[in-house]
Amino acid sequence: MLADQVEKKAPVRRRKEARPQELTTAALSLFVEKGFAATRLDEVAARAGVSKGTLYLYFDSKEALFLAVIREGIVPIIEEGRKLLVAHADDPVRMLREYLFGWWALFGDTELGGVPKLMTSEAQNFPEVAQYYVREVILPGKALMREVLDRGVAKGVFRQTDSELVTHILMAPLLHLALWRHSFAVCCQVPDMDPNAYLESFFDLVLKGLAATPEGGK
Amino acid sequence: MLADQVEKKAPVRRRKEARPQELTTAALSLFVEKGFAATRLDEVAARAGVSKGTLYLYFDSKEALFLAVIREGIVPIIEEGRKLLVAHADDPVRMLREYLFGWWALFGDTELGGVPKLMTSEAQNFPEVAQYYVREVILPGKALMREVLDRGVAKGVFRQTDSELVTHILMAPLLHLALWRHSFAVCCQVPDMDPNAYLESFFDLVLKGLAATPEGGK
DNA sequence: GGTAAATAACTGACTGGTCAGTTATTAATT
DNA sequence: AATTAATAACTGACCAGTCAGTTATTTACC
Repeated sequence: MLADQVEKKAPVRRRKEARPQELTTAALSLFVEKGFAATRLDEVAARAGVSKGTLYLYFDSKEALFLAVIREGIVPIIEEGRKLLVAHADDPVRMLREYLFGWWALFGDTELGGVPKLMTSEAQNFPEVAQYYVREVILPGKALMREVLDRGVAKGVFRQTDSELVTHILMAPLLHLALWRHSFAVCCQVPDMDPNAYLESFFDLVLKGLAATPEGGK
Repeated sequence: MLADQVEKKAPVRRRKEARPQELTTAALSLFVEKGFAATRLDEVAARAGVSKGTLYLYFDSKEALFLAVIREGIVPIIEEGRKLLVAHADDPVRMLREYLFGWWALFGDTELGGVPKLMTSEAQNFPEVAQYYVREVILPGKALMREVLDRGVAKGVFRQTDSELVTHILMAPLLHLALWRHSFAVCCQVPDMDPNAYLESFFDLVLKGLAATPEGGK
């Protein structure tokens, strides 16, 4: 007769523990790709292999999912970055280099690299998520950069600058690289830019720009 | 006997010529503020003082309105910027300074300053608009920056660099300033950043970073 | 100059489709 | 059998785009 042992469709797996991360992972890539507003929750659920109803078992609303994407995805990275940096605490130039290239390797060159675009786009529409992001991601990231600068000044390697402004300025080319890759680079046939060469040029420029004047000393 | 000279309600003004610009102006500020997807055409029309039906007399679709916003708003600025720069063609340092501060005054510190955020957010959803933007705005803007750099190298004021990469890097802090102002600065109580001081710091950093080595000469 | 016909600008109610969020039901697990 | 996970059909609000009808302005004619 009909082969009963052949399953018509895959049995529904129940995995309460794994679901939230599966859903935030799916949501992250869709949010980054299409923007928050243009992403449908049906699609997020489908990509995670469940139905939309299931999504609502784990998240109260689309905005709650958004917040979870940021929280689960990024916040852990910050701590990881800090650990990498303190390994070179004695050498500010090396530290700066590690910051730039580590940021790219650990964050920019990842699925997470789309988050700056996402957050910039939606900050005004979702102030609470934006505030969380500023508090948990932007401010710690800037504080870390500031530490690099201060350490360099203390060692007489970098000249004195307004570190509040300079941290902002130094983050900009990193963010720009990530934004570019997730916007114009995708849809326009632009002469592609090698991230490594970009970062080398940037590092070179900044190093000379920050260098303590050789003759003047500290 | 009733006072005829008193108009009960404002008569509908019919101004075929002025409408498109009224509509693109209204659309620009709403797109920048809320994003393209979250902006309703009813609202755009209302802000321009007409009904939605009228909007469709002038633009075929929401996307066509988007394209018009970019075209009418930005493209004229580019030419204006170029004119300002050639006035200092003999002095590359001055030229660089004018580029940075002119960019801010003419573009960043304007309603148009929200366009980079808008375009970055929507580039993937509207590739045709993005391509237009790259062709008419980004590439000319970069070419202009490149001219500044090349002139500086020719005069022995700047050292030789990979100008393709460096133009990108130098645009980043400008764009970052504009993006910041239209995203996190609005919704999070962040310690506000003085654009002028930011640009001065940036100019100072770049100038030292690009300077031809004093002893080595050109 | 006054009136009527023609045209151009504008309106707002309507439609069809979309999608966040809900719920009644089914399936798996204990 | 009871409980929990998951589903799929459903609802209602929303909104881009349409169009039949209205109002202002111009043109034609007396």
